[in-house]
Amino acid sequence: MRRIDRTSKLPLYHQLYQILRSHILSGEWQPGDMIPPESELIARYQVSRTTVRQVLDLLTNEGLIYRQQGRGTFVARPTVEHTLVRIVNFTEDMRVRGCEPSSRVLFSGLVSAPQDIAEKLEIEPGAELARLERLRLADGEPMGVEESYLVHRHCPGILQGDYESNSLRDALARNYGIHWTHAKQSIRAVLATREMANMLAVQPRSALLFVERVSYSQENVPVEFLRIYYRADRYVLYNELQG
Amino acid sequence: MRRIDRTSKLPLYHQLYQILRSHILSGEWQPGDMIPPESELIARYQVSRTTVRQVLDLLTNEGLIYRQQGRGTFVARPTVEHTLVRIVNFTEDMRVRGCEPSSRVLFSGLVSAPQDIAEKLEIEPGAELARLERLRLADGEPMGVEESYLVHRHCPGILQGDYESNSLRDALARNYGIHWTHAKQSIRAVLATREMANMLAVQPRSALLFVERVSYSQENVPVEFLRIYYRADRYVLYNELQG
DNA sequence: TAGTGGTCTAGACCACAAA
DNA sequence: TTGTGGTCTAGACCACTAA
Repeated sequence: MRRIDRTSKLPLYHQLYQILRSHILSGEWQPGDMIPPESELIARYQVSRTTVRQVLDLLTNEGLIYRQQGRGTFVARPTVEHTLVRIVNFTEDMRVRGCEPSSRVLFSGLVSAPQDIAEKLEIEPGAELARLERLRLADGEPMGVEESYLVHRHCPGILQGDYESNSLRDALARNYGIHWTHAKQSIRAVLATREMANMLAVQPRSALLFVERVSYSQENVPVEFLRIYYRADRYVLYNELQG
Repeated sequence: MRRIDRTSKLPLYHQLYQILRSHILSGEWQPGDMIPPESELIARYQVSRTTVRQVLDLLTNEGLIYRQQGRGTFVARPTVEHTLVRIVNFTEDMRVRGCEPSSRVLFSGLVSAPQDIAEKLEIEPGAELARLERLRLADGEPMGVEESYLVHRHCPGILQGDYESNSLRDALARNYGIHWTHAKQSIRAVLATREMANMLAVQPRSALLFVERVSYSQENVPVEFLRIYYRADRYVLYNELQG
């Protein structure tokens, strides 16, 4: 069990946030499980109730837990709405949608950064990028095509891995200590080109949902640029708005 | 200046939230303005710092304010990212995008609820709906077509208004006390039908971004079902994701 | 140096759920 | 009745910004 380091410069609430969050994301605490009540978190980590509640507020806003007055605090079930709040794996996304995900690598190699991508990644044009293109399937049927561009100097040799069965995100975390802190994305409707239609097994000029995303690692460094073309007949985004 | 009612059953933080929020949404406090420091809010409303900060946290999460340590707390400029967080007027949305909005009413009348809409609005099929269809323009060019279905028994006579120049949302608030608390929406890519293409001045089978939304009023009552078809060549959604 | 927000504590009372 | 989360207080010290 990780503990809180009182000599650390990191705020207590931030440390506790990391601890509780990792219990949830690692699956140690399962969806529906009640997490320890505030009183126990106070005793276990020797912090005040205010600090505990600050952390629980953060996790609630993130959608990872929910509270019920009189009953307790519980690990939330992932939902499709999370796709527009947290950075979600294709694998996780499909599971939430009740589909069995799989992947086929279409391209894997080093390329030099074109102007537009260089700008988004805040690097010089021509810099070395690792490009990974994958067909994403759900229940064996094409769901989308995903092109990933990684700033190679941050993760040299990343393309050695097998990304049909493994997660790029896990590899970045394990081997390079790269963790996404946040990402910016855009969402558009586009028409399928002939090639795209072929890959996705739809008619040319079908409607596709097109997502572009720049993901940032620890120190606000853009590391990945992602383009995903989703079959519009299979993929819908959901979210909730505030009043 | 609105004050806090200590005899009210509403929590203090909730009352203060409404007060500060209305100062911002009404435009009384302009984007970039510094809002009163915590110390002054404490003195003015006679609440503790914890309560004040709870409110400022809410407004920060909502994206309405931002804080800078040592400097103060400021009203945030609306951004395009807000479209996927708060319920945003077409007018407000276009202004943020640097466009001049206008509207043309295409249809206005009472209809009986078809099965699918009745389900979303949690009413019986055949119930009376006010249907308002508007062409939305930006800088004089078509941007989208918006179909609004309101449960008529909650806002009888709503269609008397002039919704080329006025906001439906304002009319609902002013005349029926209906305020949106939250909404659920879905986002798809679709192809333009011939009629839709005509209205939007694009080619048939162009790509459109299609948003469906159910908006809920005070007591979690669904009141409006909305369908918006946006020209994909003009309309893009943006948002930020957490790590 | 003064004023701002950031973090943290200890303690109180209330509302709700379940036994 | 007990245990849970919801609301609220008063007060402390720190970190950052600007004058």
